[in-house]
Amino acid sequence: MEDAVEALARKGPSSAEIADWIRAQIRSNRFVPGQRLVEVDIIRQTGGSRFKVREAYQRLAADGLVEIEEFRGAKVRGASMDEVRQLYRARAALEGLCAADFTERASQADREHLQEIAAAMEECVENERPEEFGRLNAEWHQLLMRGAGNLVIEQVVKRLNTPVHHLLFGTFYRGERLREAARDHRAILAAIMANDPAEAERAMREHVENGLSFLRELDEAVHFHT
Amino acid sequence: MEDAVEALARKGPSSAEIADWIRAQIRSNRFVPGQRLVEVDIIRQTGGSRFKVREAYQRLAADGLVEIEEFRGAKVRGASMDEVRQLYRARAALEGLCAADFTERASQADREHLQEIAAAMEECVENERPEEFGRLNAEWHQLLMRGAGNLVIEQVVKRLNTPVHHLLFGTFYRGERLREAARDHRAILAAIMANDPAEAERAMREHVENGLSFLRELDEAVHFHT
DNA sequence: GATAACCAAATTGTTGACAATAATGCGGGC
DNA sequence: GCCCGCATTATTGTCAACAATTTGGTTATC
Repeated sequence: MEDAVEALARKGPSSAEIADWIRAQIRSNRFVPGQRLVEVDIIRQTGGSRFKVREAYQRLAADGLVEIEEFRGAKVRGASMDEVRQLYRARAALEGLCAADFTERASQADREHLQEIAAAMEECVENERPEEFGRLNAEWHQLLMRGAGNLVIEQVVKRLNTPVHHLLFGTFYRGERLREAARDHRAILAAIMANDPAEAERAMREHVENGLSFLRELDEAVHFHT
Repeated sequence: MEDAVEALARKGPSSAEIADWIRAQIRSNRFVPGQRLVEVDIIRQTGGSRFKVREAYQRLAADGLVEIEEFRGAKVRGASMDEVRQLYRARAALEGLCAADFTERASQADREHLQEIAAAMEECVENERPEEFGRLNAEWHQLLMRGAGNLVIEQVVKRLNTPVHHLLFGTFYRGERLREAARDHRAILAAIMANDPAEAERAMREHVENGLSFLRELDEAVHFHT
């Protein structure tokens, strides 16, 4: 929000800023799958020109977040459960590899930092603070990919996550799931500290697969797919 | 080229067609890394309007193929050797997983098709037809990902490959490299037919890593990075 | 001869108006 | 009462003109 206000103050948001704004709306569930993004509305709400809004649409379309149809504009794309499965499978492979690479390549500072964040997350479990847990979790996974020396994977994973981000924030991190995730993290961390790349990879894959299983259970309760 | 002509006949190319045209230029090395994409030139060569050209730029920028700078337009982005390494590492993880999933999930028809393409590639090695080998190779890898039931990975890999595509077409598939690649494919195929997902994954990873090693050797001869 | 200020050309950013198409509401006929 | 066709409205697609900025060269000055 800060960025948007600041941008408005100086001249008007750039197409990238508009795209980010729309992303934020989707994440916070204010734009739901299937909803049409009417250009005039976006212009009113962001203060950007029509040209910039349409540039933003193109970027979002390339990211797979919206669909553009001729003469029908852009609408928010929803992910089916099968797509979520494919997506988590990809994440498992990529983050698994990063866990292995981290074990072999990461600096001592990164290793310690990883431990610190994990410790903070354990506290969140005890004190029942799911929103902070979610924030730290994102930071933890990011540090792992960066420490593995692979920015490309980091960006790919970021993109992969966007379509299901709102699910995570809404219902993912609460109750028993926190404890499970923390347990998984302990296993991954132990393998890394023991300099066992293969085991780190295996544990990370299991961790991501567990996340998918949890989403599946959620899906059976509430049907969020379009 | 057919598409472009056809499009011109009816009205003018869409932004997606312009983007594809630029992609083709980059792949065929007619546009090289660092080169500026002047809007007027693109308009002249494609027949598209300025608006569509700029929409195309946004898509390409989201794909990481071009960089857009304020008041300086779009220019072709080049990949450093380290980025190529990260990229191949990601491919190794993703395609490795697909090899395992293919082993467990693919239909009998897909398995047979995979064998057919591999056989055709072997012939290309014998008869020294590198360009057809390259085409079949792309088809082979694509079939493997699709048969694994993962379109998401297929699209991610397609995007990952684009920045180094022109390298592959220019110098990659020739001479000894063809024989190596064919040998790798045999190993992967054998594991799949033996219903050994773990070995299929391992062999596929090795195959991709071999590709990276070959690119490294190439890099030491000619410095293509910007 | 080198350097800095400046001007002109080239290029991109922005806006508004107009055309083409889809969505909507209305009225008539059955 | 319901459905089909038509007109109206809303929305997107396209383009051309204008503004802002960079770039390259030129000239004056030291």
